[in-house]
Amino acid sequence: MTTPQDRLARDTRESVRGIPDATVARLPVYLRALTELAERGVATVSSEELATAAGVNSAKLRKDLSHLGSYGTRGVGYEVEYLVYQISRELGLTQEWRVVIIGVGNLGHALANYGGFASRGFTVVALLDADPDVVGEHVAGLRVRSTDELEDVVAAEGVSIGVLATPGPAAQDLCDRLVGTGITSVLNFAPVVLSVPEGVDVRKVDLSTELQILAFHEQRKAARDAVHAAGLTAADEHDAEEVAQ
Amino acid sequence: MTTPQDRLARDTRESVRGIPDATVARLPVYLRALTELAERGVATVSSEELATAAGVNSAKLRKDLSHLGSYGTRGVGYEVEYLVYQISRELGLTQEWRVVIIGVGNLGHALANYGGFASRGFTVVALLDADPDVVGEHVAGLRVRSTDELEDVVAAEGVSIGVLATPGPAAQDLCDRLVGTGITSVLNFAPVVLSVPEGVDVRKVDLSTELQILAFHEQRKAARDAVHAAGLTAADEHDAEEVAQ
DNA sequence: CTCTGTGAATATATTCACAGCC
DNA sequence: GGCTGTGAATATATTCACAGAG
Repeated sequence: MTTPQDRLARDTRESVRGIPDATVARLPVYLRALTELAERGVATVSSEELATAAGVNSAKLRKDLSHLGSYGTRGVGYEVEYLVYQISRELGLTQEWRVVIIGVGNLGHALANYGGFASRGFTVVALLDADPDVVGEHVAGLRVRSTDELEDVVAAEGVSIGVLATPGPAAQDLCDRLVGTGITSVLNFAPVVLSVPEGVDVRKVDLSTELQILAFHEQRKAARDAVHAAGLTAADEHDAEEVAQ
Repeated sequence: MTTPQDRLARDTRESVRGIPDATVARLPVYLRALTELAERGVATVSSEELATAAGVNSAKLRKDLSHLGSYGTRGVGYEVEYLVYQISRELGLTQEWRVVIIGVGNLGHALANYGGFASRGFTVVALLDADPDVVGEHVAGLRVRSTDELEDVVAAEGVSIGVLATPGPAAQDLCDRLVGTGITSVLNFAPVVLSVPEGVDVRKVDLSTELQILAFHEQRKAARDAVHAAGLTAADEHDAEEVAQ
């Protein structure tokens, strides 16, 4: 049984028009591949070609794109420029997003200088750090300001997304303060699980998590090779060896 | 009839293959939460407590842990130290993984200095960069060497995992050379889709992808709020009646 | 009683396979 | 003929809900 509440909750979680999370997570990849094709002067791609460029299979790509609408031409393919626009619009990249980066260590530096933001509508409008020695430095054309000014900066600069690149222990407090200003989107590089109220989205990027997942698969490969070598091969078994992203 | 061979083959396959990808991806999170609890001197946790600390719900946590074995005690919970060990073992973190970082820009610096690696069995044994000005610098206690030496370094240092933190255009070539040395696990921070032969695992961390996903949800929230604000007067008939009671 | 471990139910995601349009 | 868009089939993942161990 599905209650009206269930349906509302699902619609809210997914999207007004129902784009699955897994699809949303892949749209940026398609967008990158398309941008590259556009730069190379390619006007049209088939789902097969684009899928290869994006590292997925073509059925998945077509299904994903079908959630946005019917933007391809049967027998021909997709017009690159047009698809770039449609995906950008769907992702909300046709507007400017003003971002504050908190924590200007090596990672903060890398993020501040990262070219991939500006080209997709993200403008880093402020850098904050708690360390008085770092405050006042100029990084990526911005003067680093104190985290004391967080609330002022968010208000004055119209920030809508906060990026945390601080050490773990500092992150929760700064996150609380971001949320206090009304920000509802946080990208967290600090190695902690942030707790936030309902309605606030946190995405976490964890450098060591990814290595650990690789280690798991590497170990599994080693174990399988050992079994192989010992002659205990299960001939009926063939597992496709591809890491799910 | 079940022969001993059958049972061995099955047991091997299950223990090697049986853990779902989604579970594997969460194990590092549980491990981090458990490590924190251990440092705070907590000896035992319930699935509810651990789930909260890890930011998931308790049913999922229990299901995930059940794939590793029966390591809890009904009516009590899980012994923290023991679970740390079991998860570490399952992820392959009880052995040392020797890692090379290629590309020593801001991100490479951040990775080289990141404390979260060493504590989980990852040893950064070499740093490589293509820029002659960077080669020779000392970062995180290691002398940066030239990417020309890649093959030598991998062989001499017994590297099993490669981390690419280079600009996009350089990544595929360096990846090919890593694969050429026999490496089958690559963590890619460069903003390109790498193509690798069957049997090689690539995981990709993309700084701007995550921001784009946030932007999508932020846009959606804004759209919903707008509808809400505009639609308050034209409220849904039935709900209004029920609320009146 | 409490809290784990797990079948059964549900929800999501992927893949297949082909009808329908260019 | 070639390629998209999509139902139907399958595979994965999540959540429910409760039996049963301690």
